[in-house]
Formats: sequence, structure tokens, C-alpha cells
Amino acid sequence: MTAREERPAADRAGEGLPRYAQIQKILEERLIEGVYPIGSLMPPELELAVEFNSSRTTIREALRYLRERGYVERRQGVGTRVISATSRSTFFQSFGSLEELFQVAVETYYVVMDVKTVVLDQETAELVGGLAGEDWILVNGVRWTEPGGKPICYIQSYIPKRFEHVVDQLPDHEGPFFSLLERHADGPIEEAVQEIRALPMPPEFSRQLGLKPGAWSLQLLRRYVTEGGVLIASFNWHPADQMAYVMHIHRTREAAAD
Amino acid sequence: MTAREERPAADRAGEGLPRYAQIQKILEERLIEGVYPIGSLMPPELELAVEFNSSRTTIREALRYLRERGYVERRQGVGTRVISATSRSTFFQSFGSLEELFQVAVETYYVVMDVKTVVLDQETAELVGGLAGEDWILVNGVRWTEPGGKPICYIQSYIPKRFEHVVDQLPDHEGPFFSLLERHADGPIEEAVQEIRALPMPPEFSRQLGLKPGAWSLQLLRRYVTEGGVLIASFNWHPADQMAYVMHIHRTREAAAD
DNA sequence: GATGCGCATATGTCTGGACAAATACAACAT
DNA sequence: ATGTTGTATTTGTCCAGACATATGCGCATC
Repeated sequence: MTAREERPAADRAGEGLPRYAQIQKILEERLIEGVYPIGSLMPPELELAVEFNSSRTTIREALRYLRERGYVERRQGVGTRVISATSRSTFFQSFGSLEELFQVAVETYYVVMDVKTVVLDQETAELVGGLAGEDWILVNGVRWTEPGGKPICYIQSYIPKRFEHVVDQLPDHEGPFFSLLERHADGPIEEAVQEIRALPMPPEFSRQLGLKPGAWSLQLLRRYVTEGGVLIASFNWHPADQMAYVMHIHRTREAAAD
Repeated sequence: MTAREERPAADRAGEGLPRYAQIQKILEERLIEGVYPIGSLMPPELELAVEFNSSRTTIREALRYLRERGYVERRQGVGTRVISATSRSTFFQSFGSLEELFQVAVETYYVVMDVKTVVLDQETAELVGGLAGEDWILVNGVRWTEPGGKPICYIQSYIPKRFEHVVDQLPDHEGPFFSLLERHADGPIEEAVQEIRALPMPPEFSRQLGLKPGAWSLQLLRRYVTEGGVLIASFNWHPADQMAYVMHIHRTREAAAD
């Protein structure tokens, strides 16, 4: 191991790249080639600093890039774990907002039917992201094309009990519930999960929507998750013959992932 | 200006946030409120370091966040210029491949049932992206969990006639049809469209899948589009009680939206 | 007025260092 | 076998400092 030379200020010897960029390229190639297998831990920062004859800060900059590209996750006390051998994203679907994502028509009209506290059974708990036996608030409502127009879907919204002081505001709230709840949460929505199923439309919902008995439904279940847990989980029951869920997926340029 | 106190190691006094996060919140609010107008330069790093009684590194971390969120651009020799008063945060769902996107299980087993040329009627033409009256090749098949296992779904694939010289290879092809067809196309797949519906399972498909009469389906229609037009459009008919389509959507940092 | 030079300024890169926080694991007690 | 404690390890936060690079501006010269 050669002795450390004098300070290599902004070392751009090779390809004119900063040192951290050179290191990140080398490490990226190693990840792609499987030198560091998926699931394994990469060498610690200090070891890499020795290998590349650089400061820990320079190594951290390179590893930051790898994390941003989705190759690794980094955890204090654990190390840098390889989670992928490929760079993130050749196709992506991007949305400016969750409303756009979930194709919530802005100009529709939502009416709260009733609000009650329920105890989650096992199956519902699994779907909404709570625990069986917990109290949650259930808000039932119908979304309409416009006041006095046609019903679009029946909506069951499950909200954790800790937001019961917010629930009074829901009927008068303009916009989706999750945006109101997010303001009272202990952090922003980090993830949304949507599940789509074909299910028989429950008879009581059929009646509300003016459907014949035996009708079916495209059911959309959406969970909005903050660091503190599920913010709200809603089941949208759309009449099967009135709903198609459409997704457009575009190929990225490389820039999109950077 | 008070003297610098002893080292405030990982100062999380207020909300338990690291110092750089507290600073970035303050700066973000100033940006939103227009304290730093769009087009203007924010105070230099060293000035902010004095104001917040922090090191330049801590300030840089906060400014990095603002850059990632799209509020500012930073240029050596110039400074930190405000380019937006709103965050560029978006949600996105990204995929390494179209297989992953469409949740095609890699280890399933696909059997071609028959291949024929059909003339598109108006409705089918609209769905597959062709014209009524056109000749297209229809490949019918069933996807199985494994040879001799359980049927997963019935698949109708519509392929433009210009690929009829490729169709012979489809039964023996490992992997999704679109990847084989893409190789014979005049350009890469630029976009994929997926539509999801709840529909009655056609009786002939019910029989193939071992379902009772009157069964329903979660139907997934996928179109793969190149510059030269639709490459292939497939209808996947999943038994309703055996399929949920699940999407996980994450909040980006600046990277994916760029 | 146009061009070039020198200097000041501001961010970019990199070093070394210190302490905090989170995790993993071994040893020990029950 | 299970739980607790202590220690080692690793990343996260933050500091101070130094030099490089890019930009902007003022001034001198043609």
C-alpha cells in the first residue's frame, strides 16, 4: 500500500472526472458484474477509502450515487447492502400528484353517507394495513358525476382512530381525503399502494348505485402510507361495465433516472 | 453574533431532526414565501453558515436538498439561483423492465392453443389499436403455473399481419411475445398501455380454465407500441377470484422527475 | 466600443477528524 | 431456551480547513 501522496486537489487526472465519479463508475461496474452479489454487504466505507486511497467523504459521495441509482441501500450500523445489479428504471410512469395517479376525476361530487367506528376483522385488517381488533373509522360515501347526476362508485374509507378529530372536516373537504389527513399526519405520504380486483358488487352498494342484483365491480383499494403508518385506505367499488383503469407507460431516457 | 459553542454533535434539539434538515425546512419556507424571489440569488453558503451558526458542509447538505427538489440551481462562481417557488416532488412508479411492469411471472408456462388470421371488427380494432376490416393474427393460449399444474389465465394476442413471418417462432419462444416481436420491429417499444376491466369470463375460456359457468374475470389488455404502430395487443383473462393487480407508488426525490 | 487581464467571489472537490446513532453479535445471567 | 448487557462495527451528522474551478466585474489598452 503506497503512502498517501500530497493532497490530490480535485483529482481529474484520467477522464477529467472528479475522483468520486471515477470511484462510483468502478463500483457500479462491480455491482453489474456481480462482484458484490445481491443481498450481500459491500465493503465498509473505511475499507473502500483505503482501497481507493481517498477520504471517507469521497467514498460516501460515490456510494450516495449508487444509492440514488437503486443499486444499494445503506443502513447505519449494518453497512451498504446490494439490492439490485441493475440501475433503476428503464420504464417509468410519472405523475404530478396522487389524484392524477389514481385518475380521480376532479369535477365529480362526493357525498358522505355515514361515519362510524368499526372493529377490524382479520381480512379487512390485512387489506387496509391495520391490526385485527383495532378500532378504525369507516366513512361510507358515493361519488357522483355532479349533484343530481349519476353515481360513479361507492367508496368505503378506513381511517385510523387517531385521526378522529379530523373526521368532522371530511364531509366539507374539497379534494381527496388523503390530502386533508396528510396535513394532520406526522410526515408526508411516502408510498401509495393500489390493488385492483374484479369482485361481486355488494348488494347494499348495488342499491345505492342503482344497479341490478348480481352486478359486478372493478374494486380499487388504495392505501396511503406515511412513516407513522397507514393514513387512509379506501375501497372504490366501480360498476364493472362503467370502468376501465388505464395506464400509459413510457420509456425513459437515461436522464430521467439521474 | 454569539461565539460558536462547543461542538453540537448531531444537533437534534428541536423536532429531533438533524441540523441540516432543520435548515432546509427554514430555507424551503423562505422560498415558498418568496423571501428569495425567483430569479434572484440566495445568500452565499458562507453567509448562511454564519446565519445558522453551522459549518459550510451542513449548509451544503440543506442546499443540496433544495436543488433536488427543484427550487434552485447552483453554479460554481455564480451562486444559488432561485428557479421555482414550488417543490418538484412527484410520485412515480418505475420498473426495470416491461415484464416487471406487467407482473408477468417468469416461471410460468405458456401453451399456444391455436393461431389464426382474423378480420378485426370495430370494437376489437379500437381495443387493439388497429383498423376495422384489417387482417391480424390471433394467437390463443393458456398460461399455467407449470406443466401439468393449474391454469392461470387465458390469453388472446393480436399481432399485425406484417409479423406473420415471426409467428412460427412464438410457440417456442421463451419469454413474452413482445420481446421477440420487438427484435423484428422497426424500432424499440416506446410506450405500453394497460387497461384493466372487470368482465364476465367468456364461456369457452371458462372451460379452458376449469371455471364454473357465469364466472367473472379481471381482464388486462396490454398494447405495446413502437414508432411503426402497435406491435402486439394481448387480452389476459384472469379468473376474478385468483387475481389482484397491485401497484406500489413511491414519492420521488428530484431524480426521477428529471 | 471591443477585448483582455487581474482580482474577488462563490460553488465544487477533497482531506482529516470527532462524536452520535443504529445494528450485530458474543457473553453472561436467569 | 430466553433475555439482558456490553462491545465492536458501520453509517450518519457535523466540524474545520484547503485548494480548484467557474463566473462576474472593474479596469486598462487598443
